[in-house]
Amino acid sequence: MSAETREKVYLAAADALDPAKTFECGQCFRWRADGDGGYTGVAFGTAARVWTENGTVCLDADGPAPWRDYFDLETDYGAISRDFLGVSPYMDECVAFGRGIRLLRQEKWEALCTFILSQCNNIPRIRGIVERLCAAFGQPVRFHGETLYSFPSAQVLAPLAPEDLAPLRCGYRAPYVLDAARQVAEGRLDLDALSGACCGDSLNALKCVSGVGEKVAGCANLFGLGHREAFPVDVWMRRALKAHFPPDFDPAVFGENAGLAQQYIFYYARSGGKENFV
DNA sequence: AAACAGGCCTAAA
DNA sequence: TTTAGGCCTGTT
Repeated sequence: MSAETREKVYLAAADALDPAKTFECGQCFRWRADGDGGYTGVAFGTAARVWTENGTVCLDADGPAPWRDYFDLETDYGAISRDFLGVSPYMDECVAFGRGIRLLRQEKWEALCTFILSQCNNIPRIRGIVERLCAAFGQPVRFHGETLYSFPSAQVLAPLAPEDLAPLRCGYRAPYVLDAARQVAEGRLDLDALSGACCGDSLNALKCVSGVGEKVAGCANLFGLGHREAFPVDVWMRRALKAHFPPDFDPAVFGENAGLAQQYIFYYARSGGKENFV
């Protein structure tokens, strides 16, 4: 990519966007720390680096892409978070701990596909599988002297057979990914339309994909389709809810941005330590 | 060695 | 409607 199309942009004040928390809170799998306090990744087929300097977060991208939307910078997280306070002392801790997280508006197909691969897996292995998927079937993107890869489209994956995915070592999830790719490529699963539909309808449509249940559909809804009221519950969330919320607790009390509350709870449960669950 | 990992599927009560 | 067992692969 030529220097002419490269853009370095100011993203946000450092207290509004914490790259480390945002990229490592569990919502995405492709951004990696580069050792200099920055993160490098690919979205929209475009490579970028994000770092903090002098109290601001900057982005150096390989070309134009909707980065402000990607980082959800038009949303007032402070205002939303205030609505979560007072639910319980534990919830206050979650909000404080997660301050700086922004829910990325990831590409729809990537979100669906990566969370299919995430099931019953740990994060390092998920990241490995996703990187092998991109290296094998994505487009190469040169960036600062190294070769990165875009996320492969559903159209590229749809014609493949499970054996073609063997190098990924994703096990029994291979046919799940291919079913999803085919449904999307053939237009039977219209992710753009589902993004505009109501959360529940979208959830039910996603669950028609083999290997997509309540949790994976919830993650696709929240992280890819922009359904911010989605509240996916995995084992960590189940533990946190059981330990710190009433048995009949209804996440709907968190309102139309319940998904952010979910992320705060999840991130605190995972990073806050096992001592939360003794 | 055996259990477990950020689920889901199928079969069977 | 809920429950048990199995599933690829990798790590502890």
